[in-house]
Amino acid sequence: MDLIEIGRIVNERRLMLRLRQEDLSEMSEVNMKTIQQIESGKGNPSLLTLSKLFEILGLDIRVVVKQTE
Amino acid sequence: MDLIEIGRIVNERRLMLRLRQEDLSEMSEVNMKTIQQIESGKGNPSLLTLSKLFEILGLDIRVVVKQTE
DNA sequence: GATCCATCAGTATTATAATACTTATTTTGA
DNA sequence: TCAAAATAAGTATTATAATACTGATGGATC
Repeated sequence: MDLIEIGRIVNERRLMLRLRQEDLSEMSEVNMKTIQQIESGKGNPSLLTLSKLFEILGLDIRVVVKQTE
Repeated sequence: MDLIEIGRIVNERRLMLRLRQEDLSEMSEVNMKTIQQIESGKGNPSLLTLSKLFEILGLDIRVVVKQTE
């Protein structure tokens, strides 16, 4: 799970909910440019920023022990 | 999954691997104070910082659709 | 091809995470 | 209980995420 994949998930989930980046920005109180950077895999968000987005997107973070080492 | 819980997981996993904070700091190249703040739930790490730690700790991040809406 | 709409990109500023260093404090073992 | 080891905490500095603002780009519809 890297930054690229997380960006892709945020993008997919936002579209699934029929939200514009601007909508998500207002609802989550995260700047639109920050959202763009995350979605494009160019961002390195803090957990707080990510959880603001996830709250609106109905997503959650799980920490798991890595398989297949 | 909030900052407190992630901190607890990092702490538990580090101890399970018999690592001192200093060891984890050197291996992950994350500052020891940063680790302390994360473990005590007072930090707000970036995904990059977290993934450096998770790499050493053998942990991974999963994004899941939230249940109980 | 003009207009509207959504996304993307540049730049400057602000907020804050991360670091380096030092000094407590707590924990542990002899 | 003393000393050493490990963790925590204070302060200052640096790096960078997040924001605000502006302008550009791409696509669709008329």
